[in-house]
Amino acid sequence: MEVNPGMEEALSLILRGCSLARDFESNPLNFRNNINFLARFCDEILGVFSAAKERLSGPQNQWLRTSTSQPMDLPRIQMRPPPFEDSGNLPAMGFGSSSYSSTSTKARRRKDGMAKRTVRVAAPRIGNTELPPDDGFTWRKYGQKEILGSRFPRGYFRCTHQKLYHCPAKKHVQRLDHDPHTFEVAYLGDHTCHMSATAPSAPPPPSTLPEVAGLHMTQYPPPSSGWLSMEYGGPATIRSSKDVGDQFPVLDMVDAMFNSGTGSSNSVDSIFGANVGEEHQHHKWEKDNKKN
DNA sequence: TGAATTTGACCATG
DNA sequence: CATGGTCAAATTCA
Repeated sequence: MEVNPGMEEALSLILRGCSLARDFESNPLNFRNNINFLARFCDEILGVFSAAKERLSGPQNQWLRTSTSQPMDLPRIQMRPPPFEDSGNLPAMGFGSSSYSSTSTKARRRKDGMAKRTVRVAAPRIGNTELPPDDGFTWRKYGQKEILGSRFPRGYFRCTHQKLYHCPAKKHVQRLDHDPHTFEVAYLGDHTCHMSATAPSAPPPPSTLPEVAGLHMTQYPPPSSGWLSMEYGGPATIRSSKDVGDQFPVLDMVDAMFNSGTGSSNSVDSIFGANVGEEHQHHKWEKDNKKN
C-alpha cells in the first residue's frame, strides 16, 4: 500500500513530538537546571505538533477522507483492526497513529488451517523502525526468512507462552518493499492465553480503538502505562518492562492537544537520532540478504 | 542461569 | 523444484 505522504509526514511529526515528550518524561531532571534548553524543548514539541496539525488541516488533507491508497473504503479501515476482534482480547495497538488495514491474503493455507488475518501498520520514521510493531501481546521470534521479491526479511513470531498455555497465536511481520515505513503483520490463530501473563496488564478498552489515521481517535482511556509508548522500540518480545510510570504534564499536554493515543518510540535514545534507523536497517538487511 | 534471539537446516506445499 | 514456514542448536542477553 502506499501511504499518503501527507499522512506519513503528519504521523512522523506527531510521533516525534511524542518521542520528545517521552524524553522529557524519562529524564525530567535533565531539564530542571536548564531553562533555556527546556524552553527550546517545549518550542520544539509545540512546533512539531503544530506542523503536524497544519498538515492535517490543510487542503491536502483530502486523503483523510478520500484515501485511495487503501483497497477498501475508509469506513472499513476506521473500524477496529481485524485481529482478535472476537476474542475480547484486542491488541493494544501500540501505535494508535498507525494505519491499519486488513488485506485478504492468498497465502497458502497450512494443514493446521489457522485463519490468517493481516493488518498493515505504518511504522514511524523515528525510533527503532526495524523492530516489528507491538500489538500488546508478547511474541517470541522463532524465525526469519528472506522472501522472494521482498527487500526485507519476514520475521516469524509466536506467542511467548505458547508452551505454557498452548497458545496457537502466531504472527508474521514483514516490511513492505515499496514502503519501508509500513509493516504487514499477518496474524495466525487466536490467543488462548489472554487471561495469562501474555496479555497486557491493562487490556485495551474493547470499544474504541484508534482509527486509521490515528487522528480521529476520540479519547479513550489509555492504558495506565505506556500508552504513549508505542512499545515499538523494544526487543521482538515486548514487555513493557521499562514502565513509564505516572503521567507527566507534558504527556497531558500532548494528550490535550491531540486527544489521541498516538504512540511514540519506546527507545528514548532514538529521539535525537531519528534517522539512524535506516542505516542500521540496511546494514542488517544486507547481512540478512547474504543468507538463503 | 533461564529466556530470548539468531540462523542454518529441514520440512511442507504448490 | 522453488519457496515459505518451522525447528532447534548456538549465541546473546538480562
